[in-house]
Amino acid sequence: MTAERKYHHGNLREDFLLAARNLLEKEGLGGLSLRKCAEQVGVSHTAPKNHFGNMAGLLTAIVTSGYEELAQMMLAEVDEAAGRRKRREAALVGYVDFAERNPALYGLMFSPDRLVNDDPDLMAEVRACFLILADVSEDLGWHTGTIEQMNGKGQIALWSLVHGYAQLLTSGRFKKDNMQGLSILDVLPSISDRE
Amino acid sequence: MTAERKYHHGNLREDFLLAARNLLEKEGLGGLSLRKCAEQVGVSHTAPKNHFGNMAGLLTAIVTSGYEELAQMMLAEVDEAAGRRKRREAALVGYVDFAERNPALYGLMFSPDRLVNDDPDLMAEVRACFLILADVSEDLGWHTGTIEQMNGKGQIALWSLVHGYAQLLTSGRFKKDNMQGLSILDVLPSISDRE
DNA sequence: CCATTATATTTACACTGGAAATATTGGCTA
DNA sequence: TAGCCAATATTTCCAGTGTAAATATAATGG
Repeated sequence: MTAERKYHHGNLREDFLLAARNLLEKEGLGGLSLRKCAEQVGVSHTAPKNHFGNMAGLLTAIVTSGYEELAQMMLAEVDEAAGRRKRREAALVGYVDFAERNPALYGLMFSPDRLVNDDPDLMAEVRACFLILADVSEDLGWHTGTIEQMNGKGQIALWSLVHGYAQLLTSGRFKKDNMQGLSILDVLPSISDRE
Repeated sequence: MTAERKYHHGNLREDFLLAARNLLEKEGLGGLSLRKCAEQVGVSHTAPKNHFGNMAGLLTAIVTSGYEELAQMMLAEVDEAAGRRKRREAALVGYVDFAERNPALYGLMFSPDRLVNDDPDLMAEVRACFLILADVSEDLGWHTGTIEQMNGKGQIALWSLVHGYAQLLTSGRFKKDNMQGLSILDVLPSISDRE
């Protein structure tokens, strides 16, 4: 029941993206290559050129889908939480969850070296994530600024805190052994409830 | 007055590290290669094997020197500041300064994919940075925990905030145009002074 | 049905990190 | 001082990488 190999793959872009993401998470960014993905999908190693242009284009597409998924995971948690404040805090749990489930991808999402940073789709998805976080910061009562320009102090502070926490966790700078039972919500009030 | 090319370089490890760091910051992580560094230093491309083992070893050495320098920059700012709280806050300014001056290196410092994470020297330098931040968090009055295990809530929160701010800034997620006149110190109290 | 366009392949190339064998040197010991 | 040994560096070779150019195949729309 193996799919017959036709000259035209038919769904190469999506399949290639999927294979690339799997390989990225399994072998890390260094282990990801166009040729490996191509072989796995059953296609020549230059086939992805039509869909992604080059390696940076592929990585940008992966990352874009990452931001999309990150937004979904934040909103998913929100939908299941009751109460205004609880719901907002839940978004942060979704954020960290995403990073923990996709550590390599999450790192790549903040590696402008490898990406086409002015890609419109990418910029749109980044913005979508920021807007969700802006909502959260507002509901937390943190000082806010101009959302449009992404320069509100409270928003900047919140994204900084959550991103820093997520990356320090997934990059091994925080030892998981010492963090058991601790979540982003535990570290959040430790700032605001200062004495 | 060009240095004569002897069979034994004499100071290869340090010179190679320097060349690698320059290349890293100039062309990004993707543009860094053993061969380019070797040529620049005037040595065969396999010479670094004796000193670093492999690419991961080189990157680890670079990153280790990075953490060392990061600690220095935090302490340098501290020495020039008057007053206990001011001095502590100054460390944070030094932290962000380092990231802004070495964006590619700073990113690499949190990319475990590429590093030998159990390298003793690396672990020691990371720990040194954490201890400085732990001092700051204590002086800020944030809740602290066991420093030894790196699991204090206040310390985790502070490092998360500063790292997140630094990386979002240097990775282009915050637009510098919108951040003029804003510093880590402006975003810090926006959390603690919540209403 | 045909021509255009999108999609995929083949081939070739420059570049990469690493392994293995060899060469040179500096330093230690006898 | 003579000679050996370990450290350091070179040469050669290889598998693997991304990308460009020319070519082949198929799908689509007139």
